[in-house]
Order: sequence, then C-alpha cells, then structure tokens
Amino acid sequence: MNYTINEVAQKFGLSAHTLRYYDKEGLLPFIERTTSGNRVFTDADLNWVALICCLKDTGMPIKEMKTYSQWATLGAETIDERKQMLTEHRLEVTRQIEKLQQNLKLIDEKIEFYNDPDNIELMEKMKERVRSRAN
Amino acid sequence: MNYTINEVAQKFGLSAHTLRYYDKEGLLPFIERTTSGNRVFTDADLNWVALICCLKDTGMPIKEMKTYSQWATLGAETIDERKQMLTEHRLEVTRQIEKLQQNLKLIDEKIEFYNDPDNIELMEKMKERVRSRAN
DNA sequence: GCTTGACTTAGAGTTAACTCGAAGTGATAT
DNA sequence: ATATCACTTCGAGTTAACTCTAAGTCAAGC
Repeated sequence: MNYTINEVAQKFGLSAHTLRYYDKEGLLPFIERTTSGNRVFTDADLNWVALICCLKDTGMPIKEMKTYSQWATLGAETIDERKQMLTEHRLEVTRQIEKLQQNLKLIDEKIEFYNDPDNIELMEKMKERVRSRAN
Repeated sequence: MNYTINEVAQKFGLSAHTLRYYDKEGLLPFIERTTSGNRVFTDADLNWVALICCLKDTGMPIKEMKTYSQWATLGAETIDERKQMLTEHRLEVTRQIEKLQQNLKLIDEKIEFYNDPDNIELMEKMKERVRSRAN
C-alpha cells in the first residue's frame, strides 16, 4: 500500500509542510518519488515516520534523528550505534517520566491546598494585612 | 531566610538572567527589592519559584503562568480560577505521562528488534538487494 | 577615594522547530 | 486544451523561551 504526503500527514497529525521539512533535514532517507517528483510513502515508510514522531515527541533533537537516519541508510554495520543511541534515549525518557510524576505530585498538593477550607479562610483573613505570597 | 538572585538561580538550575526574565514577564510578582534595587527572595518566594519551575517543566506557557501569577496577587477571590487552571493542567500532565509511556514502549520494541540475532542476520542479507527500510 | 564585583535595565540576538508564501510543474476532470 | 488541484522547491518569516550585551549603579574592601 502506498500513500501521498497528505495522507501520511493526516495519519500522524503533522502537516505536509512539516513532512517535507523532515525530508529536507534528512529524517526520511527512504522515501521514493513518482516520475513527476511526488513523494511516495510505503507501509515501511509509515513505520519509519512513526519512529521519527516517537523520537521527536520524546524530545530527541532533529540533528540526532538525522544521525540515526543516516546510520539506518548504511545498513547492518551501524546496528551497534543505533542500539546505543536508542538505549541512551530510553534512559532519558524514563527520567522525563519520573520528573513528570514528581511535578504531578506538586500540582496535586497545590490543588489539595486550594481544596482545604482552612487554607481559604486563612487567605481571606490575610487579605488586608500582608500581601498573600506563594499561594 | 533571604536569598540573592544567584543563590536562587543555583538552587533551581536556572540562570540569574532567566529569573530576571521571569520577573519581567510577570511570573514573580511578590519579589521585594533592597534600597539599591536588588531582588530579595524569601523562603515563600522559593516555594513560588518551585511552582513556576514545575509548571514550566510540565509545558505550561509563560503567558498562562503569568495569568496564574496575576490571580495570585489578587488573593482569595481568584482561588476558583487558579484551582481550575491547575486541575486542567494536571490532566494535561497525566496525558503527557501516558504518551511518554507509549513512546517508551515503541523504543523498547525497537531495541528488542536490534537485540534479536535473527533480525541482524536478515538485515545483513538484505544489504545488497534492497535498501534496508524502516530499521 | 578608588577598584572590584554583583547587581540593575533595556533591548538585541539566538535557537529549534516549524510555518508560510511565491512561483512553478504535472496529472486529471470537463 | 484548459482549468483545477495537489504537488514541487526555495527561502523567508514566526514563535517561544531564553541568552547575551552594553551601559550603568551600588556597597564593600584596600
């Protein structure tokens, strides 16, 4: 099955502009063209785009994804490099998740603070005396 | 206990530049000054900066944090607005975590793919025939 | 009293990742 | 065959969040 750039864009919630930009930046090294120059995406390309989106969404810079893409074009001899990059990135993602969970905790504490009528009463009383700080 | 801008910057892994930038953008509405105009951070301000960092790290734009900060200066009467903003943002953060966990799964699958000798062998055989795609 | 160093401001510059516009080409519908 | 439409390229513009520079102020130590 083949897909046009707009079909792929729709599937991944990107714009055709963005896909061309990724292509220009060397992130889509496998995409073939029609005789008239239009990009043709195969199912294998869709998997590739999915990986690129995954790496992008987890904060990998375009430059690094480009390196990964170049390694992929070189075939089996770059497997170790690619595996290492993904393994390091994996660790990065787990750190992001941990950080988010900590931050979520702080937000929950803040919401809890607002849910406690005692705190609200205190804030109301403070009104005219001291400027309420850090609430 | 009071702190200088550099002490606070160090504590939160920010630069003094960035803290001044946040102040200019209205994110630090409670910070007092010395007679000579230097910022003085109290412990309450440290808690406030911690919240700002938390919101920033979870993707809240500066504009929205500014709104929140302005509400905070108005005192108890804006508690509902603030609680609602945090509650919506909380949901956003849980979505981020879910998305990251999905992406982590894909990365793990990819690493698993590279760890399977069968796949490596396949890739090596493909070398001269078809350009390796989506690996 | 002068130097040093940390601070101040306003505003310009940078970076990453898009995002858009202009000008043009090719395939399909009438 | 001509209008439409999706595509192409190149390059300029945008946005958010810093990041830095220049010019200046202030307090403490020699």
